[in-house]
Amino acid sequence: MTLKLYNTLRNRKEVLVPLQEGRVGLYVCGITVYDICHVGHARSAVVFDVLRRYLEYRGYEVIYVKNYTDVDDKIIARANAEGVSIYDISNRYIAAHDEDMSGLGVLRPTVTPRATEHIDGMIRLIEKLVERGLAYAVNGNVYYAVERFPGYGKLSGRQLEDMMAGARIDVDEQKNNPMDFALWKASKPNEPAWDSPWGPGRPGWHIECSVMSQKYLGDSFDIHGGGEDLVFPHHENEIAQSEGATGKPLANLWVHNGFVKINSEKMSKSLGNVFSIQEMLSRYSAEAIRLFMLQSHYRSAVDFSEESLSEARQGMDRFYTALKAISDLLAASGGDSAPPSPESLSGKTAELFTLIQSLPDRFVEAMDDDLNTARAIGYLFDAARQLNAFLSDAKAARSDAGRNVLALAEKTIKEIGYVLGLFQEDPDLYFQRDRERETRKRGIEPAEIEQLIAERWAARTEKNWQRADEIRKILTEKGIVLKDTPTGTTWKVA
RNA sequence: GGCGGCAUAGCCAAGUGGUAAGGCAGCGGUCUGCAAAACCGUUAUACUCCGGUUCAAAUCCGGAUGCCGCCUCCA
Repeated sequence: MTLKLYNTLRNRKEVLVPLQEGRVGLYVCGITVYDICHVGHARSAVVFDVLRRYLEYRGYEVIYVKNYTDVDDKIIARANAEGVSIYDISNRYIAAHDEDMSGLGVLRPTVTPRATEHIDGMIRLIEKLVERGLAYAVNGNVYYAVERFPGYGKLSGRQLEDMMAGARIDVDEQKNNPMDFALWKASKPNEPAWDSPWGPGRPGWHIECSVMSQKYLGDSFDIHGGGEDLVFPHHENEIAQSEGATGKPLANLWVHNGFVKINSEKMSKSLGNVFSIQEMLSRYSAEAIRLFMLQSHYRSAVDFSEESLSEARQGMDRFYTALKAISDLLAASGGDSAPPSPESLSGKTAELFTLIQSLPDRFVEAMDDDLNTARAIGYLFDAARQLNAFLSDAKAARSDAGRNVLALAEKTIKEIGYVLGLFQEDPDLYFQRDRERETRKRGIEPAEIEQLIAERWAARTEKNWQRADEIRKILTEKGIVLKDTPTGTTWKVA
């Protein structure tokens, strides 16, 4: 079985054939660090985090490069507005970004280079493009001559003529062709500048990625990723720069994730519906957010809303309920579990074993098909249901064979979950945090709840059902759901 | 104006030629003092519409309608 990914370059799914056996080079365009990250950044980060984790799960060594763009108009504007240097701005938002990522359970890429650390490389690459006749300097600026690069438009599937026809382009007398883009910009006053053969200036937006991908992954590498909005012009221009200089294909597979919408609207500053990762994480668990995103295919648009996130929370609740039931049973019944021996199993236990044993294969089958996480999660829900069914038969579940199969199930689900970044928390801790988050969100005072529950428990022991039901009603109205067990009453927010 | 995508039950969402995964919500039941959770059953004669290809289409082709994205900074 082999992993197929949808390749934007050829508009079809293609098999990943690593350039070097056993190793995959992955480059993803990171963020411009001028503001805190929003849920759109989160989606891209989670998608490629899962790709990286899955490749590693399949045994590849992955070199994952994700850059920070730390010099650009918006950063400069912000630095000038605050009267600080661009590094003050970029350092601040890189720190915020890193915190958001770890909050989302996104693993650190192998290399996280910054554009400003690669200015020399950019200058060398630009010189090479000038030498090759693909770029020209005018008044301290250097532009890429797009019509000189035969493949221009191949990624986004456009013709140069079409683009020029309806494009809204600033008239720039300095450019030979309106579609030409800046490789190097002459610095204006109050802008950071680096010395170059064309005078003091700063790099254009696209050149950094060509330089950094080459430096860490070579002239050609396996997968280049980013949000779908980067297809044009950013990735198209990267191809023009890199392939123009090396004459070799930049990346074999171009992978792009779909957009995030908010309440069915495009997320944009003008609509005022930009949700930050920080805000999202204060309202929902990282795993619920990941589950929500991964229940849709990575290339389709995903619609954030209170309702959809809350459904994902219910979904996580379901998984952790099953996981908790397993770990509780294993802990209570004591003793170590051993790997099940299939020939000794029968009936329900054997059926469950077969199902659990096939789970990794089905997971791989789904993931190999262009990272079909939605299908994979479907299999996991299915497994959760079967596990709960099995657990409801206490005798079977507590037998040695049953415990062994349950232990295997727990291990398998966590291993698969790791690839998706799910099920990595202790169930009790998960529910505790969920309760803290939800009570905070709704302004509920936990102590007050606990007191009412204690009062109800007392009423129940006296078989004062009327009072017990009264209290239940009060709590239900507050959105609190009670669960009576032989040892006490637990609660959660609905 | 150019390029591209999507349209599956109340909602979300897989499925890419052989007869509709999964989740949420709902309904009936088991369990429970009552509940909750869990489980069992149930919920699309059917995949926007109209044609076509085929023994067979949600799946392929043509057309229509509707939404959306990109072409300008953007994950």
